Amino acid sequence: MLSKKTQYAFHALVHLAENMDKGPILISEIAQEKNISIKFLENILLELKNAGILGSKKGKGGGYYLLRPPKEIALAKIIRLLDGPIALLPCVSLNYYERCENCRDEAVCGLNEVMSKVRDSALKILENKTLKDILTRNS
Amino acid sequence: MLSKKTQYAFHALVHLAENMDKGPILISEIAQEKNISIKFLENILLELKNAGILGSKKGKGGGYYLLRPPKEIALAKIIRLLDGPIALLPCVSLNYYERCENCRDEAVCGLNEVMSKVRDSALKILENKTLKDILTRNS
DNA sequence: TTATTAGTCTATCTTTTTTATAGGATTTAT
DNA sequence: ATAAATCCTATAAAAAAGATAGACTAATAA
Repeated sequence: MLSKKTQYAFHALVHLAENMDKGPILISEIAQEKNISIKFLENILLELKNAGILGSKKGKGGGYYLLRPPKEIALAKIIRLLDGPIALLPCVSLNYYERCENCRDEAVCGLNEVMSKVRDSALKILENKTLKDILTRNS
Repeated sequence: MLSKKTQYAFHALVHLAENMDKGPILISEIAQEKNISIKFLENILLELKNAGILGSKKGKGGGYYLLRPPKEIALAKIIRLLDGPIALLPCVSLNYYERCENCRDEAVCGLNEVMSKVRDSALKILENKTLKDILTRNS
């Protein structure tokens, strides 16, 4: 399951996308709108900023905003950033690969094969669906 | 990612499947063979037994054994038993459904829609692939 | 230039989950 | 009887997730 962190990130990004025309949006506004602890959300938005997904402005009139159009922000990117691997096993992760301990030979490991397929089928969706696809109203 | 518990369960089940002809197999044998803490494995095998996947026999000559042929044990069943939901969000889980808190209307929720697709694509594989598919040698 | 506003950064705390261990109870074969 | 094995429950230890705190920096406006 996705962590709260990732779920909150999606909600926040949706709010930012739906209010792109209004300039920088306050953390506090998003927190209130989406029922998220403001301090927790602060950390999440910072991470998104440091990853180059959001921009920010300090001081009065400041806040957060999307750096790219929603249709260019793939869901997979957000999940990987905040939750880590999408794959079900470390040995089939593309971005967070780790060797299996209890596995003699990955090339012949049946689990490895099946889980690679699961990963691919998930990525096919998550790499192609974007923020735009999860908005309620169109923008 | 799948928990160690589930990963160990797969390894143990594979060992049991590959040694079906040898009668009940000792926990200690599996633990040694697969490098799993024996006490931890004990709990896992017990859960598998209580779920009707394994049978057991106590006392001398005892141990664990599969109750059904490997091809009848779907990977999804093992994952759900030991790890819980396969879905990425509670609101799209078939077996562990929970309503989203921060969600106004599931029917129009874009995330819900995408994550349902991810779930379906994963289940299509995990419900159909079985223990037989992850064995190294044929049996 | 000062006060205010709002994000930045890092540390810490709390809670939950995961992983692992302990040890007595029970069953079975010999 | 006794030895061998699983059964069962409790608990401990470690890691991860979730949440909070507070001092710091930058931007704006008066």
